[in-house]
Amino acid sequence: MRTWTTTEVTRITGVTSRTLRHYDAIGLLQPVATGHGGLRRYGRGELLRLQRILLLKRLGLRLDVIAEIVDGALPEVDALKRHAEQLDEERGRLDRLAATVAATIRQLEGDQTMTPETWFDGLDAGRQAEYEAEARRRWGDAVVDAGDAAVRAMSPEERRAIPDVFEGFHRRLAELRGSGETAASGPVQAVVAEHYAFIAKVWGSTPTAEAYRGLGALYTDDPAFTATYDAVAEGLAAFLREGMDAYADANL
Amino acid sequence: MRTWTTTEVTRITGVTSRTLRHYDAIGLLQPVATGHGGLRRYGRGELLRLQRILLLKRLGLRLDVIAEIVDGALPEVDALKRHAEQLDEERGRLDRLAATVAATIRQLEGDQTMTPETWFDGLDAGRQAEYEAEARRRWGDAVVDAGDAAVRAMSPEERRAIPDVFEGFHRRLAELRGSGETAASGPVQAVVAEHYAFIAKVWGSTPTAEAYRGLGALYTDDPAFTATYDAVAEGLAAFLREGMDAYADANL
DNA sequence: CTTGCGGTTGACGTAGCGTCAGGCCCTACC
DNA sequence: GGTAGGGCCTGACGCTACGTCAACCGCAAG
Repeated sequence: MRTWTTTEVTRITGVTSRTLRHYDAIGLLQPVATGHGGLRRYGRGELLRLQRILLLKRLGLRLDVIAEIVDGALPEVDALKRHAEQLDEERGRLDRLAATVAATIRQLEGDQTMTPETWFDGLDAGRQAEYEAEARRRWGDAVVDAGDAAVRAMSPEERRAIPDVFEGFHRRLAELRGSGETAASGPVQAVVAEHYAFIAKVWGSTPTAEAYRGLGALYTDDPAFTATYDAVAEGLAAFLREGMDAYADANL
Repeated sequence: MRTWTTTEVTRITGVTSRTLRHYDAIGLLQPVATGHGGLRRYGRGELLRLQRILLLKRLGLRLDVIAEIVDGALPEVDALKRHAEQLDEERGRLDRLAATVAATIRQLEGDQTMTPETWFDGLDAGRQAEYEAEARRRWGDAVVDAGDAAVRAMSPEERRAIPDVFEGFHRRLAELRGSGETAASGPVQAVVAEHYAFIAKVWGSTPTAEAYRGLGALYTDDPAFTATYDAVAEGLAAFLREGMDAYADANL
């Protein structure tokens, strides 16, 4: 029976000799014999096995899975079906990723009317895009779209001032907390009332008690927000949430 | 200024301490100071930098690119646009892959009417699915669809016999070649004539000289085919092609 | 005898950490 | 004063599928 050397196999199949030696090392494809000086020689069966291996590799399967298949330990159809599922998952992931990246680019390019960036003020642009989906889950499309429209209706100057307004809230709340005020105290509740009014403005509608509480919960529950607030002042997220809860209890 | 320990940062941001040490090691995020016993301490600026890093990481950027961005060496928008392109490429790749895998599964499950598997007899099922696109490029949709219809119109027994017919051609050609016949010699041309007729049958139409020559060229030019034929007999692909060219010259 | 080709066996590098193993420092408890 | 425990540290290996040297060997041609 005719055999082929490494170089011949590389010319025939297009794989490198390094790959052949790798497959030998991991036991995926062993030469039919190794002669004088360790030279590998492959037979017809090995060529055919290599064909199958390369086919499955081009389908994106991992080498250990391929080994199971060509050794007959795993039915090919089953493996491919599982692989197809994984591919679908990966496609979905990439789709979502691409959408988020596109939204981030739009925001960075200053198209401020595209998404209601004020919803998650305190987070940088890209993060806001990411959280728009979260917002739609939490409060529904109608609320988010209304907020979008409301911000869009503002003048450019008003829009640009939004982050500063939030920053003002945060600063004042941090000061009050530093001077010993509780979240339910009068001065703090006054700031929270302003906060509520401003949220209503950028949302385009007055949040229900539940929605407002949900926003507060987001501040403390999501590490991204907590971190942002904690960078301003330690424990500010929890403090603000407490104030929002108290405000909702008393006024909504 | 307040600083945070490793554990605090992990609680705030959700990253593991191992990740923080890794970022330190590669210079992506260094602690503001390392005190008694090498303990890392992070300041407000580091927290904010980490926020940006994590955001960009969730967008799928690589750490070295992220480093360039947060260090100001690379404009964020530019990097994201390039990243978006890469994502698109990757999505296209995955889409094609998923389609090929799906086609392979269909063939393995015995739905032989789905694709004209005889077009690339000698290649295994998955490979045929892969080459259908190549066939449509080479010969056009009409030809491929006609072949599909022709095979579909055969009886199941006829269909199952197709690979054996090709195998017979290959065996006889290898024998003739082994006994010294040239590709243009009478006995070889007789087999090629049968080959042509059989191709015409599975194609559903008589191939033009150009199409038949193209098929022969595919046998020798594509390493996948060459390998398959060479596994039957060395140089068989070139021999068959030569015979097909001679046949086209003389008869088409 | 030298050169060159074709092949060999290590061994490191890749991305981004997870996961031990082993050790140090500080605090609380007995 | 000894010890247990918690929190943190520094290596170092593992994962995927090879690419890419480096060093070496056998055989044939010049």
